Amino acid sequence: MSIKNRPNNQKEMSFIEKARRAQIVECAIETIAEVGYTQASLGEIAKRANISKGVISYHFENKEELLGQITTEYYIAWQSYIAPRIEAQKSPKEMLRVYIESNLAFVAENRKHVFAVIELVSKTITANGKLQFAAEHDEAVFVPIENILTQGMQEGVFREFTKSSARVMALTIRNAIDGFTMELMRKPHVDVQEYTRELVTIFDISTRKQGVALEGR
Amino acid sequence: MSIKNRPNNQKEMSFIEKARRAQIVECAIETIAEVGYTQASLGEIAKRANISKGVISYHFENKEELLGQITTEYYIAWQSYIAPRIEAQKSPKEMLRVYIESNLAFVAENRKHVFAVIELVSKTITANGKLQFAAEHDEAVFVPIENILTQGMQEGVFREFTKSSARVMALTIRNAIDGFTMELMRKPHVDVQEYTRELVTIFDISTRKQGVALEGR
Amino acid sequence: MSIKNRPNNQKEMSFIEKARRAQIVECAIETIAEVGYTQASLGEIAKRANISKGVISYHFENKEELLGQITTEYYIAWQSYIAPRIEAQKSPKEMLRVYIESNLAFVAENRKHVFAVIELVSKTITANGKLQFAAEHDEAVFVPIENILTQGMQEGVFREFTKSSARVMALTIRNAIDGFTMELMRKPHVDVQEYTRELVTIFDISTRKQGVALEGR
Amino acid sequence: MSIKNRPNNQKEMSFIEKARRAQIVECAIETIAEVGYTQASLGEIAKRANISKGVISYHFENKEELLGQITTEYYIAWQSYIAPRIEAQKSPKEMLRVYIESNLAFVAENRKHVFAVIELVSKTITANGKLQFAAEHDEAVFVPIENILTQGMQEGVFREFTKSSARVMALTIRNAIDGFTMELMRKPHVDVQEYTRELVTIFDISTRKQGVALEGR
DNA sequence: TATGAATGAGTATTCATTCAT
DNA sequence: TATGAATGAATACTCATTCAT
Repeated sequence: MSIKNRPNNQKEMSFIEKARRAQIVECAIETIAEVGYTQASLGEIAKRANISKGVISYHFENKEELLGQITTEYYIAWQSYIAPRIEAQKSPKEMLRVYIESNLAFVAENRKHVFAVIELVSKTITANGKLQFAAEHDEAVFVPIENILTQGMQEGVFREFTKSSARVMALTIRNAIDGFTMELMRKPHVDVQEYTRELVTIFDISTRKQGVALEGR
Repeated sequence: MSIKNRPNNQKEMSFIEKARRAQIVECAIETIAEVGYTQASLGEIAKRANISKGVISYHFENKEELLGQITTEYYIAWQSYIAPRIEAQKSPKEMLRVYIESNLAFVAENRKHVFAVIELVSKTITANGKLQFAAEHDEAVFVPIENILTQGMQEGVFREFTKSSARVMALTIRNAIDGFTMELMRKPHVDVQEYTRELVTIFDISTRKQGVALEGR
Repeated sequence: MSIKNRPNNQKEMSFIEKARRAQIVECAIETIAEVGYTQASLGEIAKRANISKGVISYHFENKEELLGQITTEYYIAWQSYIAPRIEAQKSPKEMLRVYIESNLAFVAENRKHVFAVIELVSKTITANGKLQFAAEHDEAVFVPIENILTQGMQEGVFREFTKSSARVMALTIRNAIDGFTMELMRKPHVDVQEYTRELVTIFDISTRKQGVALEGR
Repeated sequence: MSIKNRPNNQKEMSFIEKARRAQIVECAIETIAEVGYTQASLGEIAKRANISKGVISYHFENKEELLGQITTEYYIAWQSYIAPRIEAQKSPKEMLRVYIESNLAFVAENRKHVFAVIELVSKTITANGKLQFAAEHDEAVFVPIENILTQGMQEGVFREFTKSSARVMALTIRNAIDGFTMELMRKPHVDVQEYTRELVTIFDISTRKQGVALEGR
């Protein structure tokens, strides 16, 4: 029976099968990261993996499933990396710092994967001809920041945010992080530590309650 | 003789020729904005322009030239819009505010064009198989902000920035602006005025010299 | 503008366009007749037409449209051939004779086309995985015979038919005609005239009102 | 050693081996009957049989052998069913009646198998690119009817048939039977008994010696 | 200038077949 | 015996580009 038709493919998937899929996904990531989404044909991916095109079709229902796997794995890895680090913090201020720090660290440690996902997401936007953002994932990404902002505001350490100004702040933080990825692509040797420090500073300052902030100095 | 083979096509280009190219470029922008880069084939563009595919090939060396034109025109329009508004300001603080305000206004007024360029840039990144950002343009974009930051620092109204921390700040501002475009795509009815106000606040606070800032309040 | 997207392609189709389509359809018919439906790939058809595969895609939306054209043209040609010949007859007996005669003549004169359609219809049966006969066409084919039978019965020259026995007779006549096509494929030099005479005899006898029939002898 | 390479595989075939092949053939029949020849890939057949694709390749030289088995088994089953029933009759008239009756009964009782064979035959016609009917089988099919007709003619109960008019009659009877199968596919609930009665009537009338026939009434 | 027509390389996908385990 | 894995040829279709008119 073909893998594709298995009812419960998650559980029935053999070790070898998982490994093969993982290898192909890995190769797809590298291919996209190196030649871009548009050039990343199944043929190109297969060539780089030193396998025949058919192998990919054997292990994945279609191209969409393969690419979907990249995104899914990314979000899982990202969440597993970020969440515990934030939860280990006590104050919102620290949480925000760690959010930024761990995101940049994650990006720096998974450059290719992150870049591949950025490519994928940017193409998915208009996949079927109509603007259709990967809304679930996308919006899920903002939740942790918005939570941190809300909490910090309630505890009185952050300045006041309305619902929509909180969203702008959340978006701006996310954009800063995603933008860092692009900068990393342009300049692979950028000083990650310093970039991190600067971002932390920027958003520490701009979220801080003004009076309190001064006292802290 | 085809236009393509003319030695000096820039200068010899007739009025009609220019108009035709402009029309095609306009159509290409709309097509990309509506159906996305991947679906924006020459055939699709031609269909929307009610012309034959051959016409595009006649007026443009190849697809790359057509798409390049979109980007080029965009930067020119952007610069013509932004530059005078900034230059009309006296203080760096005002310049930064106006930079953000005029950028968001420009984006809001030229949604399709801006979105098309974003689509293009994201695809151009790996056009030839190697990462190749539209470096000239891209870097040029940061110059005005970096100039503002430097000036503000020298005048003592902004906090201290090293060369690299100034770049991080410049990037973060740009990313916030580009991110606004994406938000505008996701939620076309977002309150532009409010978003603008929030961004101005965020970057006003985070660039401000701490002591001075308080006095200003 | 591509032909495919024209709203009213029937009318706007140029002479050259029509000719090209006709040529391709002709070639497709020959290909199917010679190598069978399964082997009749677009590539094979193109090869026999001495054109590139792309030409077919240019003139036809997809393979389905091309093959559909074969069937459609066939039914039109068939009807144009059969109908006037039947209508020229006065008695149902003559109409039945002419129906058989003209069908066999039509088949003999359009062997390839008829065989191609038989191939196509037999494949269409299970096109989407479920039994789905080309019902409209198929059922339409029985109508003229059923009409003749009914008329002959009402005039008292044919024996009595219930609704379902009339259908069986109609089907049997059609099957005899389609079976002749197969025989023609197996034995291209079969004596058409004789075959026709025999079929006419068989169905003349088997529809005839028994008493009346004898008088006629 | 693979079965395929065994010199005398017919005789050496074990019981288990036979059973396995039978099971696969059975499954192939159902698959073809349900999804049609074109969709009946080895993968599909294997899936329905709950075995791996490789098993089929292990037990059958290639797809052709598997499909050939379907046809062969069909003819054997058909012959075993029809022959004794005809032989049990005394008069040609009865033999003809029983031939039609038993054929329709056989079809009705083995719908899937019969339909699968029809699908196969229609595709096999042009299997290698050239028209190649399953001639042996096919021609063998006409023999019993031709024998009946000859006998009936010699006994003076059937009208006169030349060699070729006998063939037309034989073909027409076969076509009527095969056509019934198609009707059964289109309308599974068709009244088999009634259809049978009608066909018997039609061919009783059309073979009958005219004078004799009347007397019989 | 503009067009319709044609091209051919490239895309994802399917599938019969092979083979090591 | 049976299997999962792999292969590579074949298929329909897309599209940037060329070219004669």
